Amino acid sequence: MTLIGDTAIIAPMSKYPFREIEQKWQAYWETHQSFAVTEDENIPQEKRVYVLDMFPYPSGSGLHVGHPEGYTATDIYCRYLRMNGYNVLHPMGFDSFGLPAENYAIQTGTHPKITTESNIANFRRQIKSLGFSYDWSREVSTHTSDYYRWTQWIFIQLFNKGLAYESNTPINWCDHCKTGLANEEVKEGRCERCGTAVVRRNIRQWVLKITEYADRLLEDLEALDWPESVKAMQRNWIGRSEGASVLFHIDGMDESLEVFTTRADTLFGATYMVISPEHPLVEALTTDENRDAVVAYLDEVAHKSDLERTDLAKEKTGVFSGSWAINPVNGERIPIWIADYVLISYGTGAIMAVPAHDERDWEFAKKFGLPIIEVLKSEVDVQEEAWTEDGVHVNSGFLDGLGKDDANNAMIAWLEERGLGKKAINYKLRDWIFSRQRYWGEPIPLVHCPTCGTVPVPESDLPLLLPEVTSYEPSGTGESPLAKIDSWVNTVCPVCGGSAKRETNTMPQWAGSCWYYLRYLDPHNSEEFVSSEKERYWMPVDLYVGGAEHAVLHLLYARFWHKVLFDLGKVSTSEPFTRLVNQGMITSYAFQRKDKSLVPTDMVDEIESDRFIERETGETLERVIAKMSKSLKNVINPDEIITEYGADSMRMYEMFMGPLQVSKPWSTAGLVGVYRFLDRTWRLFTERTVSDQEPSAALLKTLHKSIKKVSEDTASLNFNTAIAQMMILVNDLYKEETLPRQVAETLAKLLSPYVPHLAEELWQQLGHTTLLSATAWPEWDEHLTVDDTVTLIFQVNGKVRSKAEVPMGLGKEEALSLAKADEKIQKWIEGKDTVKEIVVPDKLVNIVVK
RNA sequence: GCCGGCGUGGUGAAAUUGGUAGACACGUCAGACUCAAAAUCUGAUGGAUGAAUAAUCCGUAUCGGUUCGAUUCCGAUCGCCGGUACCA
Repeated sequence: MTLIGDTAIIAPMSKYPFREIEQKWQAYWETHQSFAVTEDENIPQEKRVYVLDMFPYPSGSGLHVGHPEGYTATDIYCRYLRMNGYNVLHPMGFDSFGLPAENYAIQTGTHPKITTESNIANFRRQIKSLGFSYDWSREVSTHTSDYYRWTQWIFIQLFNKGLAYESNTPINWCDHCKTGLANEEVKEGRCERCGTAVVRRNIRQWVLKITEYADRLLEDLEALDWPESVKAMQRNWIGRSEGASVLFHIDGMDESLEVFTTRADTLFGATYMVISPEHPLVEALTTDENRDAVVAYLDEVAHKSDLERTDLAKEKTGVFSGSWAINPVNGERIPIWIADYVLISYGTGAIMAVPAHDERDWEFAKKFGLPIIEVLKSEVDVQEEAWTEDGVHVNSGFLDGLGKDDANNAMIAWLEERGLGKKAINYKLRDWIFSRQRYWGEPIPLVHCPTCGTVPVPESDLPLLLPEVTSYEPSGTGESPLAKIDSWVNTVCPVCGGSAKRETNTMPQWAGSCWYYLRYLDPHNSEEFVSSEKERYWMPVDLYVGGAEHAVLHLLYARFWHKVLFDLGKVSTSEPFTRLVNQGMITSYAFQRKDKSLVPTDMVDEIESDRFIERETGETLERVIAKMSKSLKNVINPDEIITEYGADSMRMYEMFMGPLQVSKPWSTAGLVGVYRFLDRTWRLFTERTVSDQEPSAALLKTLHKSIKKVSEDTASLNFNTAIAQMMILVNDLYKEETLPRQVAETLAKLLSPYVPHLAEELWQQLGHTTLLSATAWPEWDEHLTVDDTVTLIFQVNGKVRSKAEVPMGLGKEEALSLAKADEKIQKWIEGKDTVKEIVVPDKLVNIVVK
């Protein structure tokens, strides 16, 4: 049969009744609440484990194959831990506020709650169909009032601590989503969600002071067992840089400009200054004769999107303000320019320009004819190009002859003595724009009172329910749909009782996911967001598995909230997630024409093995790896896989594909291989006689090696190699006449974290009445994992020339003489001088000759 | 540009205090079973030369280094993936 693009489903000739088996055990686990967990105080601290999956956003398209990858990994790990006597907390829930449901509501008028809850039901069904051992009694959904009541409560704690403030500075606005965005939600100048170029817009926003935690968010990364890439991304995002702030007096005015620089040592080369168009001193610094030009420039800049402003990096623009500053180090008058290559949001929004040693300043100076002074000994002519490498200081007065670090320290000391500057630390991280002008989110529980100012809704009045609206359409004016409901907006001030108005903005989707891992600990508590006993019992999360796309957003926000809660004494650890693992993306095959364009999979024929053509044109196509996408028709639907091959095959295949952490392409042919293995295993148990005989010595060795390998690899999340070992064991068993009970039972145990339905069924068929998943994990006998003989390698000059089967632990002398006695070796060393003889016991003998 | 990661058969991949490269699986080929096919079972399968299960050579992106010995350590280069960027 032709496998079209490798994604066609071939119904297997089934002997193995996975449908019945899987339905049977899922029903059993459900009725018996087999995986519900309690805070048993008799279990010692080190045997309590919290294993967490990133909960999904319940989209309308259902689960994709990426979800079960991480979920299967944690499920295997949890089942393994339980069988090893651990008390395991393993919950699941839904991140259920968010824009897609709301956009759907705008199109169809269906309440987002209805869509969301039906999507959740579908997700829950799909997740359950994979047989994961979640404690479903702890399920949470962030859109329910029982849950968001506490999201609102945490917001009030932040507000009371002075960590939430209103701001009117320009923010990123997505015209398509009709809402403001956090900096973290802007990717390359575009809205992360819909790809629309963001524009700057002045909108009243609620902002959280995450910058107050910048240092701790940075430092505490050190101790975390997280992927280096995620830590690096967070470090970059926080963007701490050490330097100096320097004051420049403005000539003829009682004002000064403060700049941040990491290279105070180049101050002698500062030949002009630049302030951002949004800088507060723009107005004051603009002289009358320059006013028209400045106004025109500000207007030009205001009409550029952020994308244009950064994309047009090549061509610098700017205008002279008419004012001059005094370079503090040499008293020179230097012009102050206004240019949009200086960002208001970084540092002080003003810079000292050192064109000789900075690309951007150099370009600007060249364009506007500003002087360029070399202050670092350069290997190029700084009039021709900027020298950005290091060099000894020149033209720099008291710094001449010094290197970078010495000069920098000397300059900062010099400035500090005169009160003109000081050491300073600056962050790229900006405060978190927290309000959204949309409907489907948590209402921000604040009231604006003309007399008392902004006051929080009393905690006893929480939850502040999301009201019903007649239209979900965002106004686009920076007001959320809530603003249109007078009866909801108009309220009384909880402090003075006078008439007041509610805050109408809602929270971003990230709010609910900032603390969901805490709610799982105590999901039905109506008095507290989590009881401190339960929090102390489980926290911190021992293993957190999810996609790398949350490296900065969710993981930074959650760490921030957690630290605030820690400072308030509400949680006992300063970090929420001890260990983080990112599962790799599951990609798919795609077919590429010579011009690199891609052809949808359903337009491709495989004419012979690994030769693909485009049906319409007959053009030969190259098979490449691409992300799954609807347009390429290469999306794999988990429901179909489960129907055709079963959940156990799906689980095991996803783990067998390769290491958890790397991305790998889906191959239905590979899935069939795993299915065959399970079918073979099934037939092994059902078609052979289970005997009470002792297994043969050889089989016993394979068995104990398998216990060891599967145990170690499961504990270290190397599931692919653990599965390979189980395949070796089953292959060996096929060579035996009967199935020794001892081996059969152990095999079922080894299989059980991976293919829990099949394993449970095999266990029952072996005559057991207790649950396999509650049985103790097998132990191995180290002696039985070691072979009696080893293959000793004989090398001449490092090349393998012969080998021999020898007893384990053979002495060096014997090994050497065996090698020398070997016919092939003799041929290679004959007539040559032996220079050196190396013997590695049980490994090799290497004879070096000349 | 900068930061992080990766590069091994026809394919997914194994192998790390430096010691048999390619476990396991897919695919392919051959055999058994079958009227036949599918399914299943057994065996072979990195490349080249070769009748060969003989032998030799080549082979872990490329080039170089350290070493008796390098997929593994070091240096340079190329390519791919992810992140990020007028960040002063």
